[in-house]
Amino acid sequence: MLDIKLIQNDFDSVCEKLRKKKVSEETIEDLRKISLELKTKRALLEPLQAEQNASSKLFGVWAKEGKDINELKEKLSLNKQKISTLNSEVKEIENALSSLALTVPNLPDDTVPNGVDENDNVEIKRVLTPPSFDFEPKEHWEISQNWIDFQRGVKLSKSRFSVLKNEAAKLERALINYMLDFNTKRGFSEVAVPYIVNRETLQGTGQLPKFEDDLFKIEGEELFLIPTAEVPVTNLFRDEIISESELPIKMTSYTACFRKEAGSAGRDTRGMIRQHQFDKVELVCITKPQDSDKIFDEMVECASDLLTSLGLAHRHLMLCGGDLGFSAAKTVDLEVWFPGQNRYREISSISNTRDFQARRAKIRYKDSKKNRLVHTLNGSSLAVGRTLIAIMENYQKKDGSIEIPEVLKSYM
RNA sequence: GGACAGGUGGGUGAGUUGGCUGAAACCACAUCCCUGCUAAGGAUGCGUACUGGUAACGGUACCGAGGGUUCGAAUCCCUCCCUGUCCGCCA
Repeated sequence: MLDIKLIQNDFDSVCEKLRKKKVSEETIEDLRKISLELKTKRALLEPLQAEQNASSKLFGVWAKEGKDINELKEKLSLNKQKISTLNSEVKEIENALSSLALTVPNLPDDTVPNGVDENDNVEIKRVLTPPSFDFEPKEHWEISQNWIDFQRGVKLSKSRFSVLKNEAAKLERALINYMLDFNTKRGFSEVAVPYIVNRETLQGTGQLPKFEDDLFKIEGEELFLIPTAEVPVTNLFRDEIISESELPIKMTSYTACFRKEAGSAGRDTRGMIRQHQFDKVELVCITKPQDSDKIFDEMVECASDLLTSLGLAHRHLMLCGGDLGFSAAKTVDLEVWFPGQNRYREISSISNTRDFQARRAKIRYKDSKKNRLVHTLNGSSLAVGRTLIAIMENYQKKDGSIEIPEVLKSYM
């Protein structure tokens, strides 16, 4: 959620920044108008309440002293009516304000490049050179090793579900353990969290109220399957005031993730790139505002080094404003080389949301004087399924066999 | 799922014949004083959000959430959520 005061005081610069994210000026103007209206209404209401409080006290005193209270009572009853009317108006405006405010995305950092979609993202650097093959490398679904069973995944559930078998199932498990160990050595402590969460939790990180269609909902309950570990892990500290000495909090968590992929009809229907259920090892950090840039770099480095340790060529992309997610102020994507597809594909996305989620989720820390909003960051390190198929494609041999990367052998 | 008991500030925890309690006490924390060595003692301050004011200092709301009764509710009533204990069920 944006800081309403910022909208009131610095309207033009907020509009300017949100233009990068394709948000219209009218929306911000509405926000500003409603917030001002609320202020005015409250200014009307509060003196009445003050008077009511004072007179009610007097009422008690007079009654005790045996004075005549009939006139006072009449006055108070009348005032009560006025308060009640005004109060419901105020509540209405409050609701309008918060439901609008919750749908406005975060402001992009000044360093975020302009652009409309993924084509305008800016490549920062490449790490490792893609392998060369003396044969035509296959796509992962063409490598017949009896590793991935797409048909039976569909039979059990529906399209975009699959089953891992034999070495693949083992490799998936090895990757999860390897990634968690790798991240732990970098100072991220491991947490295991629920895969089913409530509305407040999803609102805290920004998935709700706007993106309910992307989530799997549990029928008959106000509960949802998590689309990423970012949701439960960040919300661990929702409605909490953290003491300054505990920061930064650096966590890593393995979870399954569930997404409806509602907006992705027809995209990546082949293979395991885009599934309704996938495994991911996530990094989440809670920091003081002044530390979040440094921690962001650490997270990018962690995920990138993890890929390097697996021998996977990849590149760093700075997302442009138009491709930035709802909650993110800045995002770096890591794309890994897929020889079969002959292109780089996203395997990790690291974002600094600054105080956007912290304001929604009321995550604060106590610095010696005041309570301040923290900064929250999240990033994949890494998407496990995509890492698995990246290994398949990059480590395939002419005879169709797949080599296991050196660092994983002890995990198999 | 059933029965009973509860949900108060960063924490523990008073306050339930409605008014003088936004909330005692203790702990934690901050500043200062004393003392001087692996510690202790004393003083003061200290809930959150919004809002008026240059400031001093005020106002409003908040005692799990939402409604209700009342001139007035942490205190009474209703609904929901959560926690504990016992029972039932079960990896």
